[in-house]
Amino acid sequence: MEQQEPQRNWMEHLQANALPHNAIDCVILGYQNEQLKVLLLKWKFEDLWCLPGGYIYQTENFDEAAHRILAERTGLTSIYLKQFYTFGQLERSQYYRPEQVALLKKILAQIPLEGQDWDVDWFTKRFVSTGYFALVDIEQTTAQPDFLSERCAWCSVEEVPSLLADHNKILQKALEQLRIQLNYLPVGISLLPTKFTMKDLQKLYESILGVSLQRSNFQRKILKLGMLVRHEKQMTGAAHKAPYLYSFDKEKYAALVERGIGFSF
Amino acid sequence: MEQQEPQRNWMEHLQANALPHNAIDCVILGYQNEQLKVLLLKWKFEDLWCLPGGYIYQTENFDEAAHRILAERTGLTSIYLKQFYTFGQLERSQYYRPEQVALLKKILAQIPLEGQDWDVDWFTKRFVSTGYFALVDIEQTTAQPDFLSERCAWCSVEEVPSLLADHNKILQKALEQLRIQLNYLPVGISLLPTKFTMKDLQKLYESILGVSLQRSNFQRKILKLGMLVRHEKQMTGAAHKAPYLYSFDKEKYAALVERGIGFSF
DNA sequence: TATTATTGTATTAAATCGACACAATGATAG
DNA sequence: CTATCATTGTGTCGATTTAATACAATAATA
Repeated sequence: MEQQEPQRNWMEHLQANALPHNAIDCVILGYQNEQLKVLLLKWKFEDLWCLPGGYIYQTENFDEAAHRILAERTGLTSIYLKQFYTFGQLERSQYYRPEQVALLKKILAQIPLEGQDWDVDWFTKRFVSTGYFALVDIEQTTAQPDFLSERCAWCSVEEVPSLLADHNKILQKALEQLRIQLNYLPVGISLLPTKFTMKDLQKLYESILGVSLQRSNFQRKILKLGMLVRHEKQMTGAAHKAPYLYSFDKEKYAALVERGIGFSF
Repeated sequence: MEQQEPQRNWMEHLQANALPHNAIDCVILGYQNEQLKVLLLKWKFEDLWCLPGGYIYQTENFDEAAHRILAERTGLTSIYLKQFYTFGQLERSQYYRPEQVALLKKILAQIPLEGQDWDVDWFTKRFVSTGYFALVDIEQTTAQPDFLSERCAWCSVEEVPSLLADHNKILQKALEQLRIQLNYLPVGISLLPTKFTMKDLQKLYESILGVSLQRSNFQRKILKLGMLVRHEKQMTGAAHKAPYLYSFDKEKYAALVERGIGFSF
């Protein structure tokens, strides 16, 4: 996939069609190497990372806008997205302090925009941001940065650097909501590959909940829910017994998530 | 408490100071006669009910705005308020269809505004609404309608009439979030009077969860959490054994809610 | 004093829990 | 080929919890 080019009159288009004062930021979560990871974008020309975000058109629902923004900025489509919180604090605009504005100007000046100039003032107005989180299978997705970004990177949520503006707070709120609503979210089926081991599933729950769980008891409880299908063994090449692979019975899983999975680890 | 009067230049003040396109709606929940109730406002001159709502000033945090709006429109202050969802759908503006606009005009024309005229256009722009829910002790509060409203009423959530715009959807989403996040919310201490019976508490949980629970088991589980203090018996005047009164140990309750009360009814 | 409805607590079998044990396995090293 | 090793699947077992029910203890009324 090619990196996306800015359309002509991008800035004008934004000024004319975006709902003022409102924005969307996305916390894209994936799971890899027993770690919960978040997709970050790096601005061009500066060591500045942020969550993928964007603006809402006046003729667009928020949910649609979230999907479009995600597709435009990272190339990801058809993924599970859910709104989790709206950040309406004044302080969140404080990153537009003089030096921050200068930095923004400096970066934007280096990024060519077809047919017009950047309107820095437009970006430095007060914006209320609605947060969406997404759950994706990292192996099945390839994120591509847009013309504002140098690259995308999956970053362990334990090792996230200092991000633009209040994006660290947004991430933390997303993780909190993920924990609280865990039993009502399709985390397993969304974050894991189609086939996975019991250990994968356990480590996933452990990273989300931030606790360690008893192996044999976890297996007993999970299997009792009757939402897993057992497949062939996975020969890993490691010097020990090979684990079985499992997949989700989609209908049973969906029914459980709908009612809230009755875990009590 | 007197019904509040509109300040001079109310409309101008709004036009000049409100963040455009953004609004807040509040779902105020209380508990009375074994029923979960919501506080509704009735517009003057028409049989039109709605949730208390309002606009956010450009210099104001969303949380502050929610408290102010609630105080202005119902007189309620110092209550537990929590954001639960932002409604950004285009369809929510569909209630500004021609006949709805006419109705709005008709109502507003009958409500005197000091020093200026109503700007109906201002109200019919696209608005994104952020929902807050509140949990209050009905007995300890007296809601007073503002100058736009004829009266406030506590209405059982089972018997809510058709409300303005998408307010029924907002209410339903609030109730859903209340259920999902139940273990992380101070529902007991916020909705019940200081002293209450075990039956009160059980019926409260039953109305929120929409299920009926086993009496003796409920009592056992709740007491085991160690967050209740037992007081004297309550002589109700009824022809049967009098129940004990209980209150919450605030600190233990807060600690449990913080971590998520481990119920599994 | 008997009746009545509700409440506090006990009982009991079944289910579940946490913690641990242990054999089975798949590679590797000797 | 055998020993070793780390990990996995499953079993065990006492303690705890659960659901369902039973029943005595009220507080008013008849």
